[in-house]
This record gives sequence, structure tokens and C-alpha cells, in this order.
Amino acid sequence: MDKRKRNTKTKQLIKTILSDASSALCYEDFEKHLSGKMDKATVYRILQGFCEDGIVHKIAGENGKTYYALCRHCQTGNHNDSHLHFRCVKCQTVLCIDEPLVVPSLPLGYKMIDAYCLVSGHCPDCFNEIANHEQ
Amino acid sequence: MDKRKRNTKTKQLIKTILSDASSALCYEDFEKHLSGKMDKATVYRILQGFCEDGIVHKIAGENGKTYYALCRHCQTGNHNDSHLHFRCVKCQTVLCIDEPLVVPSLPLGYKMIDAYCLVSGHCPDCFNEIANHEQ
DNA sequence: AAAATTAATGCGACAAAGGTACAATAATAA
DNA sequence: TTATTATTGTACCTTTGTCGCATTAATTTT
Repeated sequence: MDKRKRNTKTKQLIKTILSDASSALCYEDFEKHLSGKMDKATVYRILQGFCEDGIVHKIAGENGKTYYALCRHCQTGNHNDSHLHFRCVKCQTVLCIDEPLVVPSLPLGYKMIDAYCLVSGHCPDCFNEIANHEQ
Repeated sequence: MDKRKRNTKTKQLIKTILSDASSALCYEDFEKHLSGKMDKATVYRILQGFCEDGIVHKIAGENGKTYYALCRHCQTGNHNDSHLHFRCVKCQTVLCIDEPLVVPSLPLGYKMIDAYCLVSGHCPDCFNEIANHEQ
């Protein structure tokens, strides 16, 4: 009757990788962690499933890649509310920032469903590296 | 000595398409307007050039496509400042919204270069269509 | 506990977005 | 007008992501 989802080992593995990560991951990152243990299609399918279940955020980077991150601080129900993410232009790391995002009012007639904000810049590590080089 | 850029007919055509458009365009949209008159690689190269010159915004849609829009209201010099874009989940239209975006403060040590915000929802036309259907 | 059911996986093939090398073409400078 | 070189077109390639289908493995049922 109801198509119940199964909690398989592959799903657990993907979830572990996500929760161990301190930043959002793209497929390439998963590939490194998995070293051929899992098929590309499976990884994408699982991640898509997690997104549908509302336990993972999907982040479109300006580099054309899609990043995935565990939804850590979202209260149940407001998963679809505004997200704020940061991407370091040097080390390419993407991470979720738990600050409420203030979305300005839209022109008349526009109805917002979701908002998503990506700030790019330098993360502390890379910024220090650059500062040290310039000395 | 200096590699000066040339103002070719193809560039002019792309610019015309951009300035005639009321919303941001993806490659597919250009293709329709061009109907085989120009090669894919050329279109991408020209758009990339415009982005480097700071006269076009590049917008990463959550659908994996990249959208391009003329930078209309940006003062010279602040082209890289915060952008706010809206994407209709029904008709897929993407457009720039000229509202200042309030970016919340980042955690200590993070240095912002650029911020980019994409609000998704229904545009007025699609919203009305849905409302009329529900009557 | 074994058999039956069906969700999930692996595989291969494929589609779309976008980039690259290089020869041919066309703006610009001389 | 000729020479120079940025730009274009062509063909090919890479990367991201999806799809169908046979096989595998969680569950459920007996």
C-alpha cells in the first residue's frame, strides 16, 4: 500500500559522510570518501531522496556544482525557509550559516516559497594564508 | 600591446537580446532567439566575457542552469555587490529585483566578497493563473 | 525461519551544460 | 590596402546528472 523507505547501509554511509563533514559536499567530495564503493547514480538518488525527506539542503554553487548539507538546525517544518550559505572562493568549501536571512520585500504580486542566499568570500583559514603571504 | 576587445556583430546581437529581455536568460533562451545563427561556444564565450567586463550578472538557478542578465541598475564599481533574483517555480522565469539585500553578519573571520540571493516562488502571472484555477 | 514481495542498487547508456584546441574569418591598426 | 590579431565556427571532450532494467537485499508474510 504505502511505499515505505528502507534504511540501507548505503544510505547510512552517505548520512555518515554528511554528518562528519563540516561543510556542504558536492558529488566529487562523496566520490573521494567512497573510493568506488558506490555507484554515481546511487549517490545522486540517495541525496535526492534526502532532499525530498527534508533532511538535506541542496545548494547550487555559482561554479555549476550542486552541494548537499545535512539540515542541522532547521526546526521540523521550516526546512524550506531561508538558507544562508558561504562559499570560499579559494578553497571552494561551502558551509551553512545559522543566521536568519532577512529577505527584502518583493515587488507587488510576487509570492515567495523559498529563499536561498550564497555569500562568497574568504574563509578564516584562507584569509589568514593570504594575509601571511602579503607580509 | 594591450589586448583590446572588439565590438563585433555577434556581441551586439547578444547584447540586444539581453537588453530586450525582461528577465534573465539561460543558454536555451539565447538559442531560441538566434535560431542557429551562432555557435554554442561563441554564445558562452561572449556571455563569459560580458561577466568579466562587469556588464552582465551570472545567476545559478537551482535547476542547474546558469542565467545571464544585463546589469541595469548597478552603479559602476558596485557590480559585485549583493544581487537579489527571483525565479518563478512555474514558468521558470528568472529576473533581477532592484531591492538592496540585507546580508546578515557572518561568523568571525569570514570575509565577504559577493552575496547572491535567489528567491523562488510564483510570479504575479502564474499566481493569478493558479488562483483562477482554484475558483 | 523460509518464502514472497518490492525498494534499492549497480550497470550501462544517455542527455545537457559548458569548455577547449585549432584553423578560418573579420575587426582594427598600420 | 595590407598586416595584425581578436573572434568565430567546428569538432570533440568533460562533467553533471538522469533513466531503464536486471539483480540484490530489506522487509513482510506465511
